[in-house]
Amino acid sequence: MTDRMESGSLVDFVVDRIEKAILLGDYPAGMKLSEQSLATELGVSRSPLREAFRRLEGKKLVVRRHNAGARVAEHSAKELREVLEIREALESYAARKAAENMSEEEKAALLRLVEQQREYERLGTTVDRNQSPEQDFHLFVIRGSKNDRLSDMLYGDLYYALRVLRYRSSAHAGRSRLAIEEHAVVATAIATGQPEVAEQAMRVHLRRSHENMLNAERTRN
Amino acid sequence: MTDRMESGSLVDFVVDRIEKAILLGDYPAGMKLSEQSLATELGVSRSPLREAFRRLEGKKLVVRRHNAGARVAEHSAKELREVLEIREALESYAARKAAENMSEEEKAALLRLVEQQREYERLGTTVDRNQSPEQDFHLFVIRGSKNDRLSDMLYGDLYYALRVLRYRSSAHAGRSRLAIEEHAVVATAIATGQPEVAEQAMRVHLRRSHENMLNAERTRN
DNA sequence: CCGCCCCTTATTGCATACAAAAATAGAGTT
DNA sequence: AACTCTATTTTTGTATGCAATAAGGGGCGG
Repeated sequence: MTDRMESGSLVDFVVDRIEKAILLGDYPAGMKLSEQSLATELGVSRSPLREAFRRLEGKKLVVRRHNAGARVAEHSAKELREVLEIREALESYAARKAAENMSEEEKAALLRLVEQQREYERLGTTVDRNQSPEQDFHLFVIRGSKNDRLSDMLYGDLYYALRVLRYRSSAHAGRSRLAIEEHAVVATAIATGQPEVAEQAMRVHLRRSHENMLNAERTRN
Repeated sequence: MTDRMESGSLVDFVVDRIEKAILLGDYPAGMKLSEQSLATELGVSRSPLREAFRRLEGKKLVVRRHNAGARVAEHSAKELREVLEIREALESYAARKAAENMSEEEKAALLRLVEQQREYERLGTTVDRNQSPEQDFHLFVIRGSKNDRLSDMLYGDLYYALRVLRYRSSAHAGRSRLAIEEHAVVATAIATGQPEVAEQAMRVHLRRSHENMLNAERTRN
């Protein structure tokens, strides 16, 4: 179907492919992933496919049982809560570090970003969920921590975990404006070099956001 | 040599084996891991070995380059700093959660654990590094957070990262007694149900401990 | 009609085989 | 002696093959 990315290995191709399929919901939670059928479907042999499974296992996107094959991982409400707690801990810490480590240029850019968000909100501009200003803000703060491993964790594993848990970033009406003002508080604390305040503000923001997500999850089920 | 664990798969066996070898320093950082020679050495074929590499890659114990094989991961001082920061964020958060979620029995057990540590310290008992009371304390607090995913992260990935970075837990003379008193503060805060205090106390403890480790690393090089 | 056991089939786990890429070594030239 | 280009060899990446384990289905008995 799609050409397997030229430079990379087949394993990379397969991982990417299955990852997307799971996140998009094409492979629903609990679905059996047969090696043979998936291999023929993707046009590869079972060898790279099995190696891909191992990596996806590490990302907790698939679960394997000995002699019983691989399945798309299922996630309980408990797991969602746990992942959100971890995000709260890591990302509020990232805000602290951002306040310590961001350059003056970055601080200015962060303030501009928040201002831009306010603008969008005022104009009622709708942007697509995947590259929303909400995402931009959080990504920017995380990068500002200058901790690459932390960034990897937040935008690697946890990002996927939240996506697979059907995370919808601040999709709730009325939450948007409030969220932006919470961002403003965080940004100001970072820009004025107050790590402690920045951490607290981010934690408040995340806790509210996460509470919303958990409520949404509860009412949906 | 050693019999491959009966119940598990060969991949599990190989992962376990290589993991240990790396952590023990038998496979030094940067060492080339040839598939053929390792396979014959471990008495398996290349298939399970390659799958094992993928998992070890996820644990950041080995690095692979396309068409250039696998090597034991090398870790810079920067990475050590980053990992310790992450640990600070997660484990102080764990202390907060432990204060919220531990049962009365667990709280009592935690206080007893600290008391026991004090006893050992007073008697000058030397215990082996791998199952030290220091480890016990941290493990107990982490488990007390009642967040399995958090426990997995701290005692999965980060644990290995620190081990491979030649972490020696509070091996410094004089640090031991101080560390125990810091533990006592954390334990008291948890036992009396003060999440905020517990988090702060754990953060202080970890920051001091990590500073020691970073200094040790600096002077060693 | 339902449950259980055995047999067939399908699938997984591991080993081997083959092709392509990279490392290595050597001869020739400067 | 160093440098480079090439030929050989080694190593990685992928495909296929085989054995063992688990899933599925049909017949038998209750």
